[in-house]
Amino acid sequence: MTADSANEFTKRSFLTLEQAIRNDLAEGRLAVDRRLPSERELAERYRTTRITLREALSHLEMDGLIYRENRRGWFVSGRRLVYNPLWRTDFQRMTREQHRQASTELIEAVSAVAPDAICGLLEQPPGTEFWRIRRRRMVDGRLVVFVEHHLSKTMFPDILEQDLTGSLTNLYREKYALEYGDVSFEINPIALTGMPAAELHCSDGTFGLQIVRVNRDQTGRILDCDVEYWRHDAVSIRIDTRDNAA
Amino acid sequence: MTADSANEFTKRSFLTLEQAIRNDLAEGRLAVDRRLPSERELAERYRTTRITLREALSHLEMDGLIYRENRRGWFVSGRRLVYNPLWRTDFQRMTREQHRQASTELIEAVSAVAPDAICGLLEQPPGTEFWRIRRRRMVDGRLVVFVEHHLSKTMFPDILEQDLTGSLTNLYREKYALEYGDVSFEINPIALTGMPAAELHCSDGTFGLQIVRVNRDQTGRILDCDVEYWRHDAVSIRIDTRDNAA
DNA sequence: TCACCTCGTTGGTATAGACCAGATGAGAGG
DNA sequence: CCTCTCATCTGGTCTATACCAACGAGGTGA
Repeated sequence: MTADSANEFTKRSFLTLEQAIRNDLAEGRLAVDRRLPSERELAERYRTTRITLREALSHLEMDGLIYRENRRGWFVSGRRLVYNPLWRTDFQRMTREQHRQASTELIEAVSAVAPDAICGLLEQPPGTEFWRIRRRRMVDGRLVVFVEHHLSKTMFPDILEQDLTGSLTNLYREKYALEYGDVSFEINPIALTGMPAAELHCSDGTFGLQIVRVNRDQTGRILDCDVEYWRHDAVSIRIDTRDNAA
Repeated sequence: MTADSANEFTKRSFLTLEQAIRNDLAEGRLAVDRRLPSERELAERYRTTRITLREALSHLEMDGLIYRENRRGWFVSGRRLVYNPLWRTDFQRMTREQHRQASTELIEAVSAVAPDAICGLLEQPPGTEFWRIRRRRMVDGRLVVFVEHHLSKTMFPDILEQDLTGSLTNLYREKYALEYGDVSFEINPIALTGMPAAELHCSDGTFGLQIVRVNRDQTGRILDCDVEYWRHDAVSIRIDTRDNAA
C-alpha cells in the first residue's frame, strides 16, 4: 500500500475501513462464525490505530454483521433466527423448521424468591418463591439466548425431577396436561450485563434484546414467566396475525 | 479531589464513572430531556479523558438512560413509549392514552419505485411505483421515530391531496372506507444510518429498532407497508393476545 | 493419561493531545 | 426588527502508546 492510498483514509477512515470489511463479508471471504484476524493485525493491515479500528468494528457489530465473544475476538454473524414469541412451538422445532440446529444447556434449577417485578407479572405478592430455571441456548453452535423461567411451585411440584434441557412446552403438555393459551410479552432493547452477559460470553455492556413473556394455559391461568436475553444480531422478531388467528 | 481519590479510578474507571452518572439520573439531579454537561467538562470533572468518558456514556446510551443528538450533546432519556404494532390505534391516540404528547412532521410525499424487498412484501413485481410518504414523529418534543410508508397508487389515487400529518388509519377509514384487518411485522435491531439517522438527528451508526409492518384491510387485501426506525431507548414493544383477540 | 502451570497473544481499558465539521449564539448590516 | 455572517464551542474522529487480565496453547509433573 502506498502513501497515497493511505491518505484516502485520513478522513472518517473508519467508514472506508467499515466498507472494506463489509465487502469481505458480502463476498464471503469470511465465513459465518469464523474469527476475524486480531485487532492489532487488522489495524496494521488498514494502516490505522486500534481505537479507530474498534470504532469500525463496533459499527459492524451494531449492524449485526459481526459479534464478539468476551476476550476471544470478533466473529462473523450468521443469518438471524426468525422468532415469533406468540407461537407455542418449542425451540427445537422452531429451529429445525428453519434448517438450523439448536441445543439447550441447563444452568440451574432452584427455588428462589422472584424479583418484585416478576411477582407482579405472575400476579403474586412480592416475595413469593417460584421455581427458577436458568438455561442458555445455542443455534448452530453459537450461544444466542439466556433464559430465566419462573414457574409456580404449586402447579409444578415435581418439575425439577424432569429433564429440563428439553422443551418446557412439551413437559407442560405431557406431564401436566396443560396447553398454552394467551401470551403477553414485552420487548426491550437493553445492554447485557451481569449473569446474562457472562453466560452468553459477551462483554459487559454488549447490546441485546430482552423479551419478557407471560404464558397462560387454555383457561387463562398464568403458567410461567420467561425472561429472555438475546444477542441482538442473532434474532429477528416476526409476527403475523394470520398465523395466530387459529 | 486529591491524588488518592483519583487513583480509585485507575482501573475500569468508566464503571465508577458510569455509576456516578447513573446515580445522578436516579436521584433526579438531571431532568428528562435535559442536556448533560459537555464531554470535555465531564471528563475534567471525573478526572479522565474524553475517550474513557465516551465509553461510559456509550454504556448508558445502550442501556437507554441517555441519548445523544448529532453534534449537539447528550440528553437524559424519558420513559419508554409502550407500543403495540398490532393495534389499529393511531399514533396520536396511543400517546394520549399514555399521557404523552405527540406530533408528526411530513418530510415528503412522492411517487417512487420501491426497493425490491418492499415490492416483495407488497406482493408486487420489482420496480413497481408506490406513493412514498416519509414522516417523523415526536413524543413530548423529542424525535423518536422516522417512518416510511409505501401505499398502492391505484388504491389511493388522491391521497397526496389529503392532510398527511395526521393519522393514515383515520384517512383510510374516512376517505376510503377501509379498515385494518390482519397485520404482519418484523422487528430488527439495527444501526441507524443515512436518512433515518439524519432525520432523527442522531449520528450515523446509532443503535435503533427497525419495524417493518404490512397492513391488510378487512378482506385481506394489502393496504400498505410501513418501515419504522425507532430510537431504541424511546420504545418498549408490548403485545398481549388477550387485547388482540377481539 | 490427565491435571496443572506457564507464557504468549488478544481484547479491555487507559492517557494525552490534535484537527475537523456542524451547531449555536452574538454581533453586524440591511 | 429581521437576516446574515462569523467566532466559538461541541461532538466526531484520529494518532500513538501503554498496561492489565483473561484466554488458549503447549509444556510439565504426578
